[in-house]
Amino acid sequence: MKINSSINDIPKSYYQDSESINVAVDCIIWGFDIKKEKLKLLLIKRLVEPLAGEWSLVGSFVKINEDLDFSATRVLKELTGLENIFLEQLQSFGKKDRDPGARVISIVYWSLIQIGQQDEELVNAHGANWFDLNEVPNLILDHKKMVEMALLKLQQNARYRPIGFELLPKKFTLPQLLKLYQEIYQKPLDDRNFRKKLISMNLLNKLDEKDKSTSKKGAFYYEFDGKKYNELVKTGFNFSLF
Amino acid sequence: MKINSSINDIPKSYYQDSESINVAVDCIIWGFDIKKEKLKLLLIKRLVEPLAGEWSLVGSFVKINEDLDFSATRVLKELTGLENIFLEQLQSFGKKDRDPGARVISIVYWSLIQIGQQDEELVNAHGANWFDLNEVPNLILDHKKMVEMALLKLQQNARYRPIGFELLPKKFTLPQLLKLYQEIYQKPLDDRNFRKKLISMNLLNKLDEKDKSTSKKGAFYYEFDGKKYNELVKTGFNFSLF
DNA sequence: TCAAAAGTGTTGGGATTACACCCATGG
DNA sequence: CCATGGGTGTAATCCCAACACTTTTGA
Repeated sequence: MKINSSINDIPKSYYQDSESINVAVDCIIWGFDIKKEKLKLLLIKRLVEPLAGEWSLVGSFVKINEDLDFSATRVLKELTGLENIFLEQLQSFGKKDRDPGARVISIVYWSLIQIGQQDEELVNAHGANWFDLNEVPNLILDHKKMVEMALLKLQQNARYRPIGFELLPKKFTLPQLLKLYQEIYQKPLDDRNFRKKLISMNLLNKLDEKDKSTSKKGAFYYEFDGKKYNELVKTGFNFSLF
Repeated sequence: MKINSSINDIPKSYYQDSESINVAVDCIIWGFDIKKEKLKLLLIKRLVEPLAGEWSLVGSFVKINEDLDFSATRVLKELTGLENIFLEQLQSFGKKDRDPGARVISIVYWSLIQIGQQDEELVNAHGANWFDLNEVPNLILDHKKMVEMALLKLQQNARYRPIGFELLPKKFTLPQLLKLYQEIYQKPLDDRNFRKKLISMNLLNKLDEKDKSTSKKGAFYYEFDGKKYNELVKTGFNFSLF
């Protein structure tokens, strides 16, 4: 690829033609409440006008000198204190009148975190709250649509990639994992087939320890083994549920 | 959803914080050369500085008063003269230094057209050319990456949605359809299983007419039946190959 | 001892894969 | 008549879905 031009050679006219636009990132944050066995969304009570006091995805304008992906990372960190977590781009939303305050194109990201890991003080300072998927309040602008798309994306991705584990603590039980997937797909799944499938994939390490908090018998803890997964992928393995 | 605020109530300060950015759309245009049995990409020779003369996806800045999707529609129409064709959003590309001329966030769309339908004069005026997937030239900026992602997206989508037909004329033969999918997946597919699968889906109408251009025996033409497909979807049917 | 959750196997049907030969016809 | 591409069927295997009872143990 030949890129001889330096920035000084470039006539300004081409870029001057463009009408620049406010660009925002908004961030879908999924969590799994392991006690209540519910998939949850982290939403903030918007503090700034317009629409102050309404529920909203957390977001920010993209700064002129930061990578787009970094904006999303920053937004997530500013709200939760967390870094190095699962975060991917979802879709851009760009109807010209989607925001009554100005022309804003929003690029939506989605992330998966473990409830409990986030910085509670930060989260409270933003007036944020976890909402059950079935109890999402009215959201500003087109944020409802964003949530709907994010759920679809989560469902599609969780089928073919081992991302469910991002929502669980390092140690989890099979009943917890099952509940998680039932929440993601919003439907019951067959207990025995689910266990069989997961265990046959050879991605989980069974620990000696049991979780006795939910039953007298107790359920064995498992860990997802990322190394094993990477090895398997090299040999052509594809994670796939159902 | 409560949106009492009118645009006049809104303090400007919130939006004044934002640093606005050039936003472009770039468009992946797939076509299938039915004679040569090759999947192709339509690329333009960039006419404007910087990087004039280099190969590029076709694109444009998003205008302040047009919907994002409309920008993509416009770009496609300006190059090909075509409207009402398959066009969906792929991904945004937003590294801060991806364009040496200015901070530009590019939102990439992908489209499927039938080679031959486009307006040749327009296409030539843009210095555009069809390139075999295996003979894509060097492209400006991060356009190569965009093409790679678009191929992945095409592969993923063609598995679960009957979009291959967008690349073929209304009447096509099963050998042509097979060749198309072999090109999309860049690998040979089993002839008999492919036919069986497609025909068993009940989406194709067999015509009486034959295409005699490629063999003495001739191959029967088929048509994709969109109505049948929609009916089937209502009853829970899912298009799925392999 | 019993309630409540954890754990365990088998079977039948449907789908996918692999595979090789005959058909039709124009030149 | 023959070369060329079009068209066809079957068998083996794998995967998925359906389904019910036993185990453990704290209270």
